[in-house]
Amino acid sequence: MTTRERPTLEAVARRAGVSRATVSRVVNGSTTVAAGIRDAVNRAVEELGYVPNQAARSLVTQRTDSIALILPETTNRVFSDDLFFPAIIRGVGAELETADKQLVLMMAGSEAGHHRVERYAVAGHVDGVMFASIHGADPLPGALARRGIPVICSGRPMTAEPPVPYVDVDHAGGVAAAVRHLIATGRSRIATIAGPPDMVAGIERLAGYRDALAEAGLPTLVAAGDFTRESGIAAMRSLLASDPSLDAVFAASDLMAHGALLALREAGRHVPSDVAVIGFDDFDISRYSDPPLTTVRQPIDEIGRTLARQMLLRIAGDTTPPDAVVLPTELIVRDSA
Amino acid sequence: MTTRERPTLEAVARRAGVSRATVSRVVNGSTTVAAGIRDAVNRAVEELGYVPNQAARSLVTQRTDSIALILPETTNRVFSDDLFFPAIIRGVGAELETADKQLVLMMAGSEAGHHRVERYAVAGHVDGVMFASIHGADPLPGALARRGIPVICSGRPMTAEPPVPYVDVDHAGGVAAAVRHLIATGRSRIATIAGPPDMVAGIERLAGYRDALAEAGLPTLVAAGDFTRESGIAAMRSLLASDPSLDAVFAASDLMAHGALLALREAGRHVPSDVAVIGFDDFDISRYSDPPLTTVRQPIDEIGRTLARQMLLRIAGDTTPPDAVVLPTELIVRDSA
DNA sequence: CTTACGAGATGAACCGGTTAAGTTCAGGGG
DNA sequence: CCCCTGAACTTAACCGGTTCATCTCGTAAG
Repeated sequence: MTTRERPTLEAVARRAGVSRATVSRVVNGSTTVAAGIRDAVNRAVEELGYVPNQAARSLVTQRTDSIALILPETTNRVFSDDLFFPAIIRGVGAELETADKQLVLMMAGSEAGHHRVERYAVAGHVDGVMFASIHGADPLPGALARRGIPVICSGRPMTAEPPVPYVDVDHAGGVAAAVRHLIATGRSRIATIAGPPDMVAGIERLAGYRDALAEAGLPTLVAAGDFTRESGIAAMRSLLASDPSLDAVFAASDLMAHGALLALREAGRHVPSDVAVIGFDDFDISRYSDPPLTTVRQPIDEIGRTLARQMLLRIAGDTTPPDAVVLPTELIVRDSA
Repeated sequence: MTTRERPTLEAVARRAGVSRATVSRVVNGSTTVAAGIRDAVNRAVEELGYVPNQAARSLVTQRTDSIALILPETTNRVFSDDLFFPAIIRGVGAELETADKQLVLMMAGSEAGHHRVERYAVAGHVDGVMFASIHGADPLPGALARRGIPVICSGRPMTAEPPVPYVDVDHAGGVAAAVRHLIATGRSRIATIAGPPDMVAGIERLAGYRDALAEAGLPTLVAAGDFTRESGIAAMRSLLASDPSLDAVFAASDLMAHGALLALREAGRHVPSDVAVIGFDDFDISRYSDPPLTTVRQPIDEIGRTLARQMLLRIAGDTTPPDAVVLPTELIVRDSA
């Protein structure tokens, strides 16, 4: 049963009565092979169940046809309740599948994890490395790029030393639309629950909020969160404590917005009549929360697809693709604001 | 910048003034190397930024130190809203990380996908293959096992031709606990929203429901679902239509249970006073739904960890590990029942 | 003083493919 | 009839490591 000895190119060649080189050319679909020989080789391949050894092939071609996606969080945090990473993976996976490339997933939360990823990539295990969201000024993308490894990030990297290409969404535009919607519907004491200050998504959404309110001459009120539901609950409580008269809140993630809904209900405030709430992401939860959440939709799938497409271009080495792709966001109005 | 030419063993050897063989032994931590030489080699490695080429190494060692996790769904369905796969990935990832193995994620939804996975594994790209949930009588695990590739499944495979080792949870026990809880709290018209009939999780949870009710001499009422929230909504509506007097429902997943909550509210039924609801999974959503959901907790993280541990044992080839590991489930009582 | 021994380093044979250069041979032009 | 050409195949040199059989040399035993 355990067919441990895989047939090698040599075995196929012997069986078909030709040389290794010829078999190789047949297997790789070369044109200059006589039909008779080609058929004989293919028959031998079939009969022996031959599959080329990937290590041997990579050794000479210098390609592995697989691409890494780095989740720069600790393993435990990545998939807690957040649907961002799953959606990115889905988009990336779909796109790579059509290109017949393999997706290698790596968690690089710890310091050791960073090292592992670097060694792995430099060891030539993958043809390129994609980063799904970056914390702070992570040196890893730049380090890999300097090593000559194709790299692309989801979210603009905060370090610009070697410029690393990236895919991002129009955070500011989305937030501005949300805040303008709140103002247009008569809200004037508009608070925000911000994301982590070490992530571009957190920074830019907060900046967008500040800009939009400054433009309208309205005061700001900020509470800190980390994109999780728990942090949304806590932040909403603290906002209510510091300004009981607030009439709207923009949360930088749907999970935090959902937390805000829970905290508001707990405080006896009605949404949207007392307080309007807007989130960011357009996760499924926003459709099914009570009330359904008005939110800024970002096309996470499309981020993943774009990430993969840009990477494939880079690996093909054909052109010099754009260094940045920014996807649009869209305000989805439901009942909460 | 693009340091395209990676240093090779040869280069390190030359620089340190020793032979390739010696460098290899130092790099792999051999004992029989004089301290002086070892230091010299290490210095050379450091200075050149040498990292062993993985393809070359795999070619001779026949190991790749990476392990595949197959998600046997189409890419689009895998990460829609379901937190099962993310949790599995998290568990597997954590365990493999400590063993310094790499996780290779593959989606094998299509027929072509199946083929890709098989070729990939047989090509020696990975040391073993783990399956995260199986649909129907998927022949792939058996096929790989027959090829001599270590294989393990999450969820008992429905095909038993070559027996494939697996990790699963005690579906029947969990469901029985849920149904008994309903009966003990005075419910007598207990319906169920079942999972897909081509998955063991769907089959066994339904069987558990039937057995528990038969034991109590109570009638059954079954609606079909596919684990998604949408299907839960539809199933709940149809249950209410066929028996308006039902007073409890067990849903085979938390998402379907959540859907049931929405449909019940829509129908003006109060939970739990009119109808009790119990789910299965203990996703985050069950804590935050309205009302919070009583549910059967399955330790998904632990499934992932166990999957990885069993795989590592098998790869190490030390012992012959058990062919099946069944993890316990636990009834978590909240407000919905 | 010779011999045996073993720790430590080396040379070379792989691993299983790819591909540049070389060989063979049939057919066409001069 | 000879030479040239190009199609089709083979030979052999890599790719970059690992590992086993050898070799070297200092030291302890006889």
